[in-house]
Amino acid sequence: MRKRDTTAPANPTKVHCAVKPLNEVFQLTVNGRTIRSAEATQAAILDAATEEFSAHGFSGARVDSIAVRAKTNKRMLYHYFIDKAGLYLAVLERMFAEVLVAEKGLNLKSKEPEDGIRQLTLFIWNYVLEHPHFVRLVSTENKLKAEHLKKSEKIPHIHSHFVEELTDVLRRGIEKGVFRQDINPSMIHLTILAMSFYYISNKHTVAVSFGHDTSSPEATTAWGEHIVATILASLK
Amino acid sequence: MRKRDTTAPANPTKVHCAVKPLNEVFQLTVNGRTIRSAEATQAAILDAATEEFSAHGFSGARVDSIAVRAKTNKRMLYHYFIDKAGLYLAVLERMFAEVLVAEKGLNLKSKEPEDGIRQLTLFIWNYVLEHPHFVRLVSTENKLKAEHLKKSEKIPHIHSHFVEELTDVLRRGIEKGVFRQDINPSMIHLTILAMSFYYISNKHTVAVSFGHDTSSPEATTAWGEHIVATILASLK
Amino acid sequence: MRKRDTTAPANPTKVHCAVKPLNEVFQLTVNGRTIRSAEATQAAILDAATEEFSAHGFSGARVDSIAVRAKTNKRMLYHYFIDKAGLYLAVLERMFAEVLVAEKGLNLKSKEPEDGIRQLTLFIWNYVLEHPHFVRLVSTENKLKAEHLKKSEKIPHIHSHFVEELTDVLRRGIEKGVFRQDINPSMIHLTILAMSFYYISNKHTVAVSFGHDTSSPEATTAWGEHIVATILASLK
Amino acid sequence: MRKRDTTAPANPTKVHCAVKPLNEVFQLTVNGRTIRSAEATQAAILDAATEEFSAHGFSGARVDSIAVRAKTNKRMLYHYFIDKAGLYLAVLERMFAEVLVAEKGLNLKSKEPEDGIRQLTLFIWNYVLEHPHFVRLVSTENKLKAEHLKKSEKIPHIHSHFVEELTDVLRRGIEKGVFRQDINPSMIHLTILAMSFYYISNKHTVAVSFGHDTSSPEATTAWGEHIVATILASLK
DNA sequence: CATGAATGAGAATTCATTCAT
DNA sequence: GATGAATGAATTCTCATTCAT
Repeated sequence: MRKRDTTAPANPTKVHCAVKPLNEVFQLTVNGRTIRSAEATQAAILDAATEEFSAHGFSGARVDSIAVRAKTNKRMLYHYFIDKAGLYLAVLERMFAEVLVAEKGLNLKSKEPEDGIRQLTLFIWNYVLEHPHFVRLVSTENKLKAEHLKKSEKIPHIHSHFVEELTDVLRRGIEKGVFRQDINPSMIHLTILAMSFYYISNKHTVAVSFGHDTSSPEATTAWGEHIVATILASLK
Repeated sequence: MRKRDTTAPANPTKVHCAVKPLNEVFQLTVNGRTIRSAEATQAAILDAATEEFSAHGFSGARVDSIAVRAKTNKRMLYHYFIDKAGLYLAVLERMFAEVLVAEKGLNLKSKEPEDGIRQLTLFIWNYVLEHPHFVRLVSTENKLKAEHLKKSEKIPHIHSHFVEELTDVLRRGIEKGVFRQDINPSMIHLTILAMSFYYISNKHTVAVSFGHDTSSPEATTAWGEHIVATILASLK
Repeated sequence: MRKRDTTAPANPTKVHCAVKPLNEVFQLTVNGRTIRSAEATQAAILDAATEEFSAHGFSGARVDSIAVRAKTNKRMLYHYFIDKAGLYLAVLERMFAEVLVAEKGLNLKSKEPEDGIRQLTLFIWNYVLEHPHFVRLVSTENKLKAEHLKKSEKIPHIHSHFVEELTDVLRRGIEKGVFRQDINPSMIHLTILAMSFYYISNKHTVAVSFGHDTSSPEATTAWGEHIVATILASLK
Repeated sequence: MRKRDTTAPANPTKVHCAVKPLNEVFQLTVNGRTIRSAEATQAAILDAATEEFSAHGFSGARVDSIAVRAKTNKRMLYHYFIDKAGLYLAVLERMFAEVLVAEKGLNLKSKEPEDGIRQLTLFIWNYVLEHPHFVRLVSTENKLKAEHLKKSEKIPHIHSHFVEELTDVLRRGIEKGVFRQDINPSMIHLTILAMSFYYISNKHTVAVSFGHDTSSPEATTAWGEHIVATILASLK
């Protein structure tokens, strides 16, 4: 159970790395030393850590595995991120920062209310669909009672912008008379998130009850339209 | 760093379960001595394991911790469940079996369509609300790609009964003319699950975006009503 | 490595014995209790222990496994033999006692010297061939520095009878003038044992260097004749 | 009962090996500090493991004990050799490699046939006498049905060279008319091995039947001469 | 006599982390 | 900055043995 791979190498002295590390292939070397910027190394580590934490959770993630994936030395993880928890937090922080950046691509000011809701909903759904790591890491973080998140000083109020945008669109829809009056924007937001996240985070059990592949473009498009329809119906 | 938060619960036998833990039911004592009982021990282990796996996930769960919580010897876990994975699977199987039992308490045959939908929805929401272990373990299992679930021969198609009930109610509503015609029951079911599960499984991050306590009776009742209203609106 | 079999049972409550124990099938029962003589139980345990110790050595042998093989309860082993070491010693003692019994079937008094040597040699070879447990247990005991043997009060000078017989036959051969005069009977005895035991105890590595199956009747008969020829040649 | 005799040797680095332990060769110290060296550590581990497996067999050997003897950390065993079985195999492989190296010191081409047989026989006897680990490990491996050996890709046909040499000497003896014609070289080889191995591997039970110390130089020399005499007599 | 349940003391294996160059 | 070697503290799992009926 604890063992991940048990293939004994023929030559025990070469346990560490059978194939030449990719960074030796692609990176420049001077006097036999690899030239690599600190940023590149850190980014590689974060990418690898995102994969690993997302796939196995915090406890299940292996520091060794991250180092191998990042094609760097394990010592570097500690150099840059102090310990496993520090690395995990860095992954979270980068991820939420990316959400904020993505949000800026969304401008609903000039949209009609119903179209605005549609765009906002599909934006979230598509983001979730394209960033399964995000979904899984948020799920992981919830299992840890969001204690890492709470410790972070960097991670801002991630959804505030969304809620503001949503509140604005809803207000305009109410004024226009196309939405009912007693709408709670937070609940609408949460509904969109729930329908989006659950489909991704529980896709394996969903597949069982759904009975067919839930990852196909047809299925995901249909689910996106279903979310939009459900949200719009609930606003009438 | 490797040491996990080991805040042992004050009363490890108090399992947050709708049904009374089996060990309290079966465990007999005479003159202060515990009567040995395989059933009682197994149930105690399963209760403890449910707690532990639910709280920490598969990798994060500690076999030692489970033994302590179950007030038994670590050796017994292996005696009855072979290994950590076997114990985990047994926990899942018992949990899904309990769902099936609970389902039987739901009879919608004689209900008006709209009321039937309401009852079905609230049933799921309340079950999820009262069985957070269930939510967390399903979440854990999804992270493990549901591979344990797939290996199990026992775990049946857990939601099939729900979907059948739902399908029947929807059909009657369509015939009566109160629901629209092109309804996909699976999607409705999934929507209910998504809204119910997400609120529980992601409650820590939800709390951040929601800005207030999401566990209060007021909050949970409101969310239940919101799910019902959303579902009903989407059926019109 | 430490795991012998890891097939998780479908129903953990029935781990202990899936198939009905043979003693329940063959043994008489009265009022649901198995009637079994103490001797029968002890013999069954000794048989099982002989198998197990012979196959896996002292450390490698499993008390559980012996109980299962003996189709009895593990507690019985301790009842009759105190502990694992006691059981092991009992196995050794019975085995050496059997050798003594077998020896009595050999009467060389009336044989011509050369024929006597032949018979004696083939007797040892055949005994070894038909009692591989004996070979393996002697080998096991040597690995343990024969410390159990030395502790035993029962185990007599096991080969003395053989050596006496051998000495007598050799003396007659020398007197008759068919054997050389400076023969050391112990060395001859040892040579017979060496050639017999090694072929059996090291049969797996022998097979590699020999390049063909060493267990076939042809191969074992040929080896027996080879031992005889070698011994006789060395006596001339 | 489970506690094994843990009489640690006074000087664990003193391996009873013809060649000086590699760690004594490679291990360097500066200012009392040990220079880290993967080679040295691996060699030290292999030396210690050879001792331990040889003394206690596979199951009886203790990984902890090996680490202590090797004056290294238990973790390193797993780092270099993956698991206990891997370490055991590495021990076997190194041991057989050493046999091959030793073989090269034997040149019988220019020897008279009878002298060649004598030298070959004494070579094997002396090697076995000086490498009791080898004998015990081969014995251990046979108890494990040589399954580790079979898995190894490295371990070559260890005796092939011997058999070739032997075949050549025998051929020359036959041509010269000093040996009989119908000789099976493999059987002669096996006879030498049997007489050599058995004396060492079963020395404790041999001592009982022999009645005196079998390890004294006189006794071992006499046995060597006995093997030579027996083999030569069988060739006439 | 017989037996299922229970257990403490290991034993193998794994992990995050630090050392020393 | 970069890296292979090393490590101590768990963590899972096993085993001989005893309890209590």
